[in-house]
Amino acid sequence: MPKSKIELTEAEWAIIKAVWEGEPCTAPDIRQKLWRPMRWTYSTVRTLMDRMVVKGLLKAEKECHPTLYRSAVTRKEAQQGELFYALKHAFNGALTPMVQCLLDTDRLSENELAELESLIKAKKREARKA
Amino acid sequence: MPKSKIELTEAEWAIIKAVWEGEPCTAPDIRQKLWRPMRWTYSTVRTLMDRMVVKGLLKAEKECHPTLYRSAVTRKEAQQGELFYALKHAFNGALTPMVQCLLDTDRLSENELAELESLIKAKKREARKA
DNA sequence: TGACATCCTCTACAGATGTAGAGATTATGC
DNA sequence: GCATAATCTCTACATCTGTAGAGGATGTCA
Repeated sequence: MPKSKIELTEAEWAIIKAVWEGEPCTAPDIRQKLWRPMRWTYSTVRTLMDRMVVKGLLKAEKECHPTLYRSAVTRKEAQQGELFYALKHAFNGALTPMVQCLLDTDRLSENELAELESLIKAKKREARKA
Repeated sequence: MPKSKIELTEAEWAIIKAVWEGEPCTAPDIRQKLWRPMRWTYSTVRTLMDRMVVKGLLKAEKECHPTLYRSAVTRKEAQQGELFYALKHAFNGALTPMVQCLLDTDRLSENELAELESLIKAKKREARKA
C-alpha cells in the first residue's frame, strides 16, 4: 500500500535522492555524496536520516555495522506527494489550472511542447480504451 | 519585481486564499471566513497574519482600526512558487516528467485532456510567433 | 460617561527542523 | 593486543510553526 501523504523538507529531499541513487547505503556514504552542496557533518546526516526512519521515509538495519539504510518510499510516491501538496493548496485540487501555470512559466522549448502533446495524446488513447 | 522564492505553509495558504477573496480585510474577517475549517482563535489568526507581514506575504495598515490587510503577492506568484518548489526538489527542474507524473495520477477526464491539448497547441503557436 | 463588545499587544509553549559537539564504541592494520 | 580511524549515541540548541491566553486599549450605544 503506497503511503498517502508524503511530504519532504528540503533536507529530506536531498537525502532521499542520494539514497535512491544507490541502495543500500550508509550515513557516511550519504554524507560524502552530499558534501559538496550541503557541507553537513556526520552528526547532521545521521540525525536527519534517523528522523526519516521514524517518519517512514527510510528503513534502517541497525544490526549491520555500519548501519544500512534503504528508501521506504519510491521516487514516484514522493513526487506525487509533492505534486498533490501543490495541487491541493495552490490550485484547490484543479489539475488544468496547474498545468496552465506550468505552461505559463515560459521555460518550455518547442520540442518539449511537442513531447507533452504526444504524452497527452497517448493518455487520451489510453482513456478511451479503459 | 515579482518575489523569487515564495513558499507558504498550510496555514499560510489558508489565510492568503481568504485574503485574496476580498481585499482589504481585517483579522476578524479572516477569522470568520476560516472559522469552519480551522476553528482558530483571534490570537492565532492575528499571529499568523502578522508573521506573514514580516515575511512579505501580506501588507498591513496598522494606522487603521481595525488593522487592514492586503496581499503582497499575487495568486499567480504564490502558485508558481509552489510549483517551482516541487519542480526543483521532486523533479530536478525537469518539466516534462512533472507533467507526465500529473497525467499518471489518473484523475483527468477526456474533456480535461482535450483542454490540455488545446492549451499546448496555443502555447506552440505563441512560441512560434516569438 | 459608563458598560459592553471589539480589537490589540505581548507573552508563552510544544513540536518540527536544521545543525552539530562530546564522548563512547567498534573495526582495522600492524 | 594495541593504536588509530571510523562509526555511533546522546544531548543540545536556535529557529520556525501552530496555537492561544491575559490583560490593556478602543470604539459604541444608551
